[in-house]
Amino acid sequence: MVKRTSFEGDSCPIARALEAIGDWWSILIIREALFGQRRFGEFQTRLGMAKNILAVRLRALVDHGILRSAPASDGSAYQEYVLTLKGRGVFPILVALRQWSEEFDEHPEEIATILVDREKGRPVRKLEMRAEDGRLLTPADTMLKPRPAAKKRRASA
Amino acid sequence: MVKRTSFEGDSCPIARALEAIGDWWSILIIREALFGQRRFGEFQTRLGMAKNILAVRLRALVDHGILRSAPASDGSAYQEYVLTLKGRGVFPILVALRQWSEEFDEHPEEIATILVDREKGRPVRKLEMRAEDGRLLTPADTMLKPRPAAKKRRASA
DNA sequence: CAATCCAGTTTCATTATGCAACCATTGGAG
DNA sequence: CTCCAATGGTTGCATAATGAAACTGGATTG
Repeated sequence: MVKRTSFEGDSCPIARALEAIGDWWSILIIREALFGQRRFGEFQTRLGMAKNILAVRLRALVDHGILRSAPASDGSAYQEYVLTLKGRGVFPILVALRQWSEEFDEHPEEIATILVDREKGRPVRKLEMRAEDGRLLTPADTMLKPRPAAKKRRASA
Repeated sequence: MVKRTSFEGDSCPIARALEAIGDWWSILIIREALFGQRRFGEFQTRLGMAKNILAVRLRALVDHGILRSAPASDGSAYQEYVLTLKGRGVFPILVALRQWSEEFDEHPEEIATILVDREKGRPVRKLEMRAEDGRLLTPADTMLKPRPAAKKRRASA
């Protein structure tokens, strides 16, 4: 087959994430949803995307458990799309993308918004990666290990 | 035109990041590069992707300043592709994607690797978002603010 | 200097994307 | 209740992107 390659069975968690949200529009749809949009028309006008594509994407996101389609909320008999826990879990990915642009974009002056701490109104710090014991880690301080086979009924001793 | 829509002029930093690395393969190429791969053939066999599209992606990544093509390193007259600072800056995005899969994937047992602290061999903590003063922030603790106009020659007073 | 490897490019078939037109319900106005 | 607009899609068609495989041309090996 010549279908676009899928990473569904891939053992790499990054590839698996991309399988679900790695296309052009999904992340932006999730961004809008995190901003409170829930209706088909809201997504469509705010993102300026074709309605057929939006329909396909929304279905895929629902299938992946990222959105859930719920029956109305403002009384009307229409549907709406709300984020699941899994969908809200995308937030750190959005922050990482945002911070990457803020740090490396060639024209940062074109970036319209900054993410701030609501309480103080001050910019948030860069995402931090820490060890179990709280040590701040750089990429070089990390490595990949094969996942332990796990899933024993009881402790092995 | 009916070209795939571009987010190049978009003011959203997330859209701008997607413009550079938002396609199916780029992130995986960067993942391999972070793992030390540098040669065309290495990327091609490790990712199992078609050579023509690898060629296109590598060019795009170079154009975006994420990879740089450098002349050899092992003596041979071939080229190689090495990450720039901007490219290495993608690391947190990969961690965020990985952690999202680890937390929400339907079949986490299929994930082959875990990211550990090299020193202790223990899993790294979830990425943390903190305020300037160090307070740990949840998504609800944050908001977007318009970017201040910035770029004054001197302090405004 | 022939055989092979490396790093692509070309060709062609298939798929995805995007625009525009169309259609079925829903919601309101009268 | 009737008509009309808005909502939330679907369908058709043209164009662009993707992928497999064959091809190319310089490097390297023997």
